[in-house]
Amino acid sequence: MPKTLTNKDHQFRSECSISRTLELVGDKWTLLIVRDLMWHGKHTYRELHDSVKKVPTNILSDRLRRLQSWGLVEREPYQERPVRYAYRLTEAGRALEPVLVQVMQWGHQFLGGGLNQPECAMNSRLEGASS
Amino acid sequence: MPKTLTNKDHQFRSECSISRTLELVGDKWTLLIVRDLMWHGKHTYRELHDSVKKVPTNILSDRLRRLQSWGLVEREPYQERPVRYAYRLTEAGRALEPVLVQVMQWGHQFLGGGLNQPECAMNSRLEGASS
DNA sequence: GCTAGTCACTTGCAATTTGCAAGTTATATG
DNA sequence: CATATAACTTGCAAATTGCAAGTGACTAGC
Repeated sequence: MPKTLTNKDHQFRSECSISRTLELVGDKWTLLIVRDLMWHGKHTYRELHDSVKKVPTNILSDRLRRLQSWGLVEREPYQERPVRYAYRLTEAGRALEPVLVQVMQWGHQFLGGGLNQPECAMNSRLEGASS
Repeated sequence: MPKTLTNKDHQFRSECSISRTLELVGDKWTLLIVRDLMWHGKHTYRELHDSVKKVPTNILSDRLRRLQSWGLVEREPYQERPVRYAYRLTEAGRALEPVLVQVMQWGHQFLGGGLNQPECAMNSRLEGASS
């Protein structure tokens, strides 16, 4: 059982789990970054910048920093000169998968969004999951 | 199969279902309002304002208006002088329930948020759903 | 050594959003 | 008429978003 994620700079405004989660991921970009780390095999800043369409560079770097400070993402250097990092999801980050699946399914059903667009190439995983 | 929700004032930035959904609900208050419409039996502006802790009045009215314009919420007058409305979720709004459940479970497991706080009084529903 | 390029950001700034506190409107009540 | 209630709107400061340009640390080629 992982310990509770904390961030000493953050005071939750509520005890409610939904409210707390939204304080971390309740914006328009964070879950898309998690999506591409989880489902698209993107790990470097550049890969993420290319795959999360239109994400501004200051937003991407800010969100990666926040995800890291919350313990949803960790990074390790994959080269030294200059040092560059590959990002990956922690257990807590990976545990967001059911959230992503439900959000995607709702968006597909009600907003006509893709299930098998290159950005959301999940068909085989979904089919596997449901069978 | 409900038709695709649309909002003529809105241009989605992506085909991706997750991205599209986040354009509607990717903020800190919208899902909390949906929560209280769905799970707490709150219907009027006042009830929602009292139960969604600390929600500013301009935010609450703005979000209700947006939810309505997207077709997730509808309202009907429950009195005439002055006219006042009760809000309720549409089918599309109710279909956000699995999203809320997953968000809440993640927040409970990783952020120590409640599952049976008064704001999130869902134990019996969850148990029913899982049995 | 210089130039050009790449990658990973930071910076400056305008636009937008958030949120606080006060105010307004349409009613009812005494 | 004064007071109260409910449902907002408004003004404004602070924060965030996002665009475009710039910076730093490297490599490659000449």
